[in-house]
Amino acid sequence: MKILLAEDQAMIRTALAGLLRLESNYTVDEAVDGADAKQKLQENHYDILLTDIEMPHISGLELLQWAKQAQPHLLTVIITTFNRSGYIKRAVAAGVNGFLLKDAPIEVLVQSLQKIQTGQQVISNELLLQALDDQDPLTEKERKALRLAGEGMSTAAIAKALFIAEGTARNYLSEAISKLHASNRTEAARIAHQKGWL
Amino acid sequence: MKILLAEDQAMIRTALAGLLRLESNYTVDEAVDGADAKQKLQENHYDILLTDIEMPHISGLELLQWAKQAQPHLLTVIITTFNRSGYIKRAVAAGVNGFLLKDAPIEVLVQSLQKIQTGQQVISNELLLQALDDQDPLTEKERKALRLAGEGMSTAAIAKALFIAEGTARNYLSEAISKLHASNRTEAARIAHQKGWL
DNA sequence: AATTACAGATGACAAATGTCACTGGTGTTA
DNA sequence: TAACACCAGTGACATTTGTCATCTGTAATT
Repeated sequence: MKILLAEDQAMIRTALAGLLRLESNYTVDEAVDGADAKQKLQENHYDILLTDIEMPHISGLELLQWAKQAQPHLLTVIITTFNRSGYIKRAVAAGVNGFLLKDAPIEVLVQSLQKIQTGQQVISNELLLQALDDQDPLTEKERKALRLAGEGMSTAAIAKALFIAEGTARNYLSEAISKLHASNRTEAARIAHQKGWL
Repeated sequence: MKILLAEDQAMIRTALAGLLRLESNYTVDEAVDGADAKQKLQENHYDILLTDIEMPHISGLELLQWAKQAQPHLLTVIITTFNRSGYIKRAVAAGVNGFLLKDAPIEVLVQSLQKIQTGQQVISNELLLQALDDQDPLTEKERKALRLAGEGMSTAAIAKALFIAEGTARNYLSEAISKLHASNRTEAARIAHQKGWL
């Protein structure tokens, strides 16, 4: 059984890989980011892809989406620090087999990998609960405007980028602020990002 | 030789501890956050404290400051994801013996621990370089105002909290924005936080 | 003693931001 | 087919935010 572990922080990657090799009889290869993982997946055969979400070049979610359509039989598991309901929805939509938080001991990871190999889908309960009550209330336009605002762009710049009047851009942001119970555009962007909606 | 490892993310903590036990002959105890670490330090004798920075309850920096004055002979090492120059300055000021990034393989950690035990101070070169040219330009008042602004407080609320006029609060923020080459208070807060100045 | 430098503090003013009422379009429901 | 609930889009208006000139006190430099 061959696992590919994609994680950008070297200390965490080497520690996880080292311990996985000891506590199981998987062969574990390491990828330093999403792009590296993609390349290794194309060059070799793996049974399981174990990936972080926030990585440089290609994010874990993008990697997952690509991998699932390129190699449908590959089992995919996300391990992440971020329990953002938006992430889990996108991952499930892409057909992920497991979604675990780093906030669990390594034994849980090993157990979960075994369950996943029997065909079960293993998703952290905390995450499932969160995903339930947290519905993204933003429209597509509001989301786009908010994303740009979160990057520090001015109303004028946002309006230009989205081909709308300044008033419209301000209105989208106002709606987003209201829907997210924020008190300004930046707080709204922070909340939405934290939920994984941007 | 006894090590106390303080790290809040269970998977990373157990992985690091497990591998440290294997790759060295240290005895490794685990603490789930700063408060837990403080308690364990008071109850047992340790030779080395290995701690993350961003943890709930008590941050690694606070823990470090407390530990260094309570137990001067304790060797202290910070391992963190965040290469923020502000952090390293405070840690060095508190007399830290080592400051390493998680962005390095586990072997480096083990080697560094050995060097530290011989009395050397081991600090990641990248970090030292960064810390040189990045001077915190903010005054105490500006920092306070910016911190509150970063939490989403309005000018009026900030003025009230700091016992100054609204105009003054706005002025501090304006100064901070200018000094940090930001274009609004939130961007300024983000930059300052990212540097470890808040 | 005069000069300089700089943090603290303030209010006037200009610019950016947020809110609101309104129009038009589309799809759903009674 | 009304009535309704939306989302997209707009401009007028009020509020908030950012900038600037200015004054005060203190500490370092000449």
